[in-house]
Amino acid sequence: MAANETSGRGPRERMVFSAAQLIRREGVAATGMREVAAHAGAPRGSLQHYFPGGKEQLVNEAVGWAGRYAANRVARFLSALPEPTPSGLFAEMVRQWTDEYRTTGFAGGCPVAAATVDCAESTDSTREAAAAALGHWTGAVARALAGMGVPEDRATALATLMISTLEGAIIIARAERNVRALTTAARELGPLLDAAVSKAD
Amino acid sequence: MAANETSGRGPRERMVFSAAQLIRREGVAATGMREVAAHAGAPRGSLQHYFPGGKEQLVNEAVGWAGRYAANRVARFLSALPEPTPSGLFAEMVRQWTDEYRTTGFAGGCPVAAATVDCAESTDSTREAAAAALGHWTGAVARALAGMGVPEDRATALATLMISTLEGAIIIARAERNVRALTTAARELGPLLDAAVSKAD
DNA sequence: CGACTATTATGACCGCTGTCATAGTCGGCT
DNA sequence: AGCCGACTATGACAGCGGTCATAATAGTCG
Repeated sequence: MAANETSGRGPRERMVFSAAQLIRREGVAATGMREVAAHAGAPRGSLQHYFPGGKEQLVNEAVGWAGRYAANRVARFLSALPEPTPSGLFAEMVRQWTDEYRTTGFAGGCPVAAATVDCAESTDSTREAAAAALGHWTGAVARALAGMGVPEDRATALATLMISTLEGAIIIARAERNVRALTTAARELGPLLDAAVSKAD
Repeated sequence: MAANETSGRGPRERMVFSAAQLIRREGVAATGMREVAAHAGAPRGSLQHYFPGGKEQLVNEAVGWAGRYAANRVARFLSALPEPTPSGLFAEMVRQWTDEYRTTGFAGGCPVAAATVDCAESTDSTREAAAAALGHWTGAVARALAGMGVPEDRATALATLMISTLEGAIIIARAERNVRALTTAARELGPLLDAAVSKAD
C-alpha cells in the first residue's frame, strides 16, 4: 500500500481531486465517471475498485476534500497576514477567487455549492457531506475570528455571514464574468467585520 | 392568440414556470424536457413547438422569468413595509425563503444560481441569461435603496452585497436543512445597510 | 515457484436524454 | 366546403450515463 505513492499522490486521491475539479466547473450531474478517470489519468477500472459506492461516494469524498481544503486555507491566510483582522481574512478569502478568475478565467465555482445545488434534494448523503464541509469551513473561520478578539457567540455568526456572502458573490461573478461582486463584498463587509473585535487589547 | 388563456395561463407560460420550478429543485442537468412537460400538464409535442431552440431556450426563459419575478417581489416588499428601510427590505427578502423552508421544506433553491452553477461554463447563452436576471434583480433592489436615501453610488454596491449574501445563505440553508444561515444574514447585515441611509430627512 | 490479493482492463447492458420526423387533430377564415 | 395554420400526438434514434461481469495483469509473500 506504500508503493503506490509514485506519481505525486496515489491514484485514488487524484481521482477525488479531479472529481472536485470537474464538479466545480460543470456541476455534479454533468460530470461523468469516465471523465473523472480520464482527467485523473487513472484507469477506468479503478473507479469501481476504489469507489464501490459508485458516483455517490466519489462525489461525497470530493465534497469532503473541498471542505478540508477550504478550512486549511483559512489557517494559511491567517499566518500570512501581518496583523490579523477580520476584514483582512475576508479580503484574503475573496482574493483567492479574484486571483483565479483574473488569471485563469471564470471556469469554476465552489464545488460544495455545486453539490448542494445539484444534489440537496435528490441525494441526501451528498447533502450531508456538503453540510459537513461547510461546517468545517465555518468552524475554521470562526476560530480565526475568535483568535482576533471577536466574542465567541458572534464569531460563528460572522463566519457564516462571510461564507454566505462569499459563496453568493462567487456565483454572481461567474454569471457576469466579472469580479465586481467579489470586490464589492470585500469592501462593503470589511468594516462590519472589524467592528466586531472587542476593544480589549 | 387570445383564445388560449383558458386554464390560468397559456401552456407555454406554464412550461416556463414548471421549468424554473424543477430547475430550482434538481438543477438544470437533472431536469428533463419530458419532466417539464409532465409537470406543466402540457403535451410533449408542445415542447418543440414553443421552444424550437430546445432545452437551451427553455432554460434561458425560465431564468429570465425568475429574474423578473424576483425584481417584482422587491416592489411588493417595498409597498408592504410601513416605513421602508434597507434592513427591512432585506429582512423581507430573507423571510420569503425562511417562510418557504419552514412550511414546505428545503426542496428548492434559487433557479438563477442553479443555472449558473450548471451552465456557466458549458452554455454561454444561459450564463448571459443568468447575468441579465441578476442585473434586473440588483437594479430593482438598488432603486429601492436609492428611494430610501442611500446615495446612488452605494446603492448598487449594497444591492449586490444583499443578493450575494442571500444567495449564499440559501445554499447553506439548503445544505444544512436549517434556516440559521438566512436569519443570521438578516440579523448581521441589517445595521450595516441602515447605516448607509443619508441623514438628510 | 505457486498462490493470493490489489489493481487494471474491457465489454456489455439498460435506462434515460434531447432531438427529430411524421402524422394527426382542431379551429377558424374565405 | 376547402384550406391553412396552430397545436398535439407518437415513435424512433443516436448518444451517453452509471454500473456490473469477467478477465487479465501485477506485485508480493509463503
